[in-house]
Amino acid sequence: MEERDGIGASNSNTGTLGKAVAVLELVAMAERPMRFTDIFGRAGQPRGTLHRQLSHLVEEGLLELNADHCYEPGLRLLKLASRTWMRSDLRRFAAPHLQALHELTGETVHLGILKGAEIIYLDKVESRQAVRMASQIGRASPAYCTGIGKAALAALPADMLGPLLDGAELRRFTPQTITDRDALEAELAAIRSAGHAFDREEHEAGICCVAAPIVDAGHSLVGGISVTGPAYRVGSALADWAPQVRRAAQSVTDELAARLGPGGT
Amino acid sequence: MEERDGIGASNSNTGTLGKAVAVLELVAMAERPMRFTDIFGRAGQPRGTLHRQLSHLVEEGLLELNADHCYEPGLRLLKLASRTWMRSDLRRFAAPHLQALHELTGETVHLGILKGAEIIYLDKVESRQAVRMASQIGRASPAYCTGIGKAALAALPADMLGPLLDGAELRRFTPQTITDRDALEAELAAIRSAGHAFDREEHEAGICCVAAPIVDAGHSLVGGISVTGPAYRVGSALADWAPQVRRAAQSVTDELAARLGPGGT
DNA sequence: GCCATTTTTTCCAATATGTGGAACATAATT
DNA sequence: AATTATGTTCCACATATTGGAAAAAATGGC
Repeated sequence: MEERDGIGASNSNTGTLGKAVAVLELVAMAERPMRFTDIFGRAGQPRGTLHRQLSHLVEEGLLELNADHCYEPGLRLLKLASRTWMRSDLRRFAAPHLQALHELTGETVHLGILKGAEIIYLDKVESRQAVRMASQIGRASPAYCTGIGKAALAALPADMLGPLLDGAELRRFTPQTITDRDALEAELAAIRSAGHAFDREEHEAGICCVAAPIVDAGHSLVGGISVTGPAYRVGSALADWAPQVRRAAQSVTDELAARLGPGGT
Repeated sequence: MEERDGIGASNSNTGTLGKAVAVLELVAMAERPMRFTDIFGRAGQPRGTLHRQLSHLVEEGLLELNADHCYEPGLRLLKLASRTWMRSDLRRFAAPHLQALHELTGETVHLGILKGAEIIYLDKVESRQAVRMASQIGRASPAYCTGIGKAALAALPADMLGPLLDGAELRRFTPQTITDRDALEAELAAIRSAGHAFDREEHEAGICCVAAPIVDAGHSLVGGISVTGPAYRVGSALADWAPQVRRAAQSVTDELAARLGPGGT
């Protein structure tokens, strides 16, 4: 099969919808607003088709077309995501534990969830009430070079981990990034036996964290909790916090399990 | 034209996509996870069709189908929305002003934007680093009974305001909610001349706010900033803060205008 | 544990819907 | 004013969607 330019390579059979959301993602994930031709260049879709797709996305409020012919993500995405976030069981169960960890450490605490080979951040408790309040929520980072990501990968059964790593490119972000498959497997084994993972400036220079995995029944959902801070400040403390992070993650795991067992929906 | 049950009443000609996102919204906006039959009952779509739509949405990651056959909003929505939020010019320009207002008042500060007859909250600076950190972001509230909403409505030219109010039902939320069209028009006129709006427990009992409008060129984008707090605490202070709120909103308005004029993109 | 019932999923001919090349507008640039 | 770049519309054709009905799972009662 000949592969078209740009997007849509992975979409197998979601038909019209798949193409439309591929366009949506292309626009939403771009760094800057795109004009029609910019999108046309990357979408690998005929003019007429692309134009209609964009029109429909705009009419649905998923995109917006501003005065200078630039397509931008629409507000309806926010509205939809807001409900997703508020209703997440994982987030609700984890929230008090995140808060407790923050009060213990004084550092930033993250809750993330594994989606494919990426970690998507679901919640965050931050020290300074910074302006960029919820900036990380919904953000996606590669799993193999983040604390939560490695903890989650390590918690995955072998038959799910293998294919996932096969498909992932181990790109270098910093000098510390693990870019070798074997080294990563060794690291995951170490994490498995320790019960927690460290990120030693592997994703972002100067930023370290300690993380522990959260697992739902049948590994249908895997994620983790982390405590993050600047290397100079948390360097030695991370190891001390590990047990508490492990305990918090374990509590959430237990609560997720209990939800289906004794109680209701 | 006979109108079908449930969703899709307003979708005129977005074809397949429109129906799919209508289903998506139905599921995402529901209070609790829905099983197939629940959705079937409200979607007004034949079984086979609905099933394929849901399958596609799941395959695209916009919905997720958990172990007990319940459809839930998918993580991809968060990822998409995250970029929407981070890239918003309005949010970026407003952020420092929100922060300043929060430091001045010590109360919660909101940034919202008018979308149809609803206000969608774009940002928030909160006093206590509460657990419900970003809970309001992306949330939608009716315009006619919120401070930002009324400020935004008042800033709208008559030819846009009329149709908008015609389509909106003035539902009562509290004893103070304005449910009469004429009373609302009078209130908007008062807001127009004052330059700021008060919400005196009209949406939520015990909660008051003062708000001022933000307007982009040609009213293509209308929103506002508000300072919110419990009635017993902010009751008398709101009026004092009004000038500062007005000034902040005006600054953002100016910055939005300046963006297109002299400078860059 | 087995049968009756509900709920979910699959199938396929008919057809409405999306496709995409090319012609047509419109705005920007020389 | 002419030219180029950009955005929008059109329509014969093919494909994806439709929706009824029937099969397969799951659920619940006895």
